[in-house]
Amino acid sequence: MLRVSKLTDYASVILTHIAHHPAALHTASDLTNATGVALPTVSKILKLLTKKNVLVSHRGSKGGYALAKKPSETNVAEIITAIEGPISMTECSTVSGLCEQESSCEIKGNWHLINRAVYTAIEAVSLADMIAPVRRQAVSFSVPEIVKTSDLKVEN
Amino acid sequence: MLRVSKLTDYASVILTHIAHHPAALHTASDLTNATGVALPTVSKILKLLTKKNVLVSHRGSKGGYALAKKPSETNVAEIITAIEGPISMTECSTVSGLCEQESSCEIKGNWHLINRAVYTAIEAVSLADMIAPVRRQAVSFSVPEIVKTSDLKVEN
DNA sequence: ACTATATAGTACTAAAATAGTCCTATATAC
DNA sequence: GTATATAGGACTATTTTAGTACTATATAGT
Repeated sequence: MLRVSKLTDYASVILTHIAHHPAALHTASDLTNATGVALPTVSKILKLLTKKNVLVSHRGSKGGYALAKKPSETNVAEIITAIEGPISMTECSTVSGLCEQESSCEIKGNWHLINRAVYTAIEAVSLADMIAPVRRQAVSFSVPEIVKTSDLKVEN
Repeated sequence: MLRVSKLTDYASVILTHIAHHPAALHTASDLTNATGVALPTVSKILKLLTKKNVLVSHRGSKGGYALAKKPSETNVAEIITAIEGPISMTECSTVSGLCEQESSCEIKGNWHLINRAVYTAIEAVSLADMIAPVRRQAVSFSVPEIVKTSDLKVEN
């Protein structure tokens, strides 16, 4: 089921809330109240996002979290990477030596290109897009050549 | 880590092998020898792929498995779906009622569009592409409008 | 300086998903 | 009829993920 983890889903909910109130500093307990996600879990997510510069933190009394960048400058790939680590479709795409078949694995190179296609797709979606009303319209972008023009379908 | 499961990875190795020898019928034990993946696991994968019409099976003596379609007509999205079920980035994109925040979840719609973008990317990659040498070249295809032209980068 | 408040970091536990195995039934070739 | 091979389902073990707890550190306000 090619999917993101629950934590990443929660992260998107939390970030969406913060993006709607960009002027304020948000404490972990504020965000618990606003989103319904348990406090320790919110706390964990906020720490991960801060470490990867999606959020900035202010310690101490009157402290809290705020967006590090404008919503349009934070993309979904960053958010997923912050919570789940490097994005890749198969293990051997990120780390060598974990796969017994590695030396004879002829498809590794093409999996890597698929990864790039997927990454390109989610990198192009910003937090600002996430809080915008749903609309759609065709645009174009570049993907690796294994995605051939002849195979493509326009769905919109 | 936005990734496919190990079983899907094995499936790609198995299918690649079959695609290289399209004339023959391949038994589960032949494929174990060819790929190094354990027999019960190979067997499980072959059954899943057959059920979803990626492979066709012939029972009995001299039986085995073969591709149901030409390599160019089987895409990666089909393979992943056969092994892991419907592709979606968040739980609530496929099934309603599993998410407590569902009614107040304003981002559901946009996650759904991200799913489409990812699906479009992997649907465009065929099994024939997987066994081809790695090359690259820019092409274009259509994705939902949340992917804005201004955010796009050409990496090739 | 002291105290209340809030984040930082790390280690641990519990729950869920995934991977892998095994057994019985059924179909086919010779 | 028998050997060979897939079909289907149930089960177990492992790994990953989610969630919790605890201690340290920083800041605001008095």
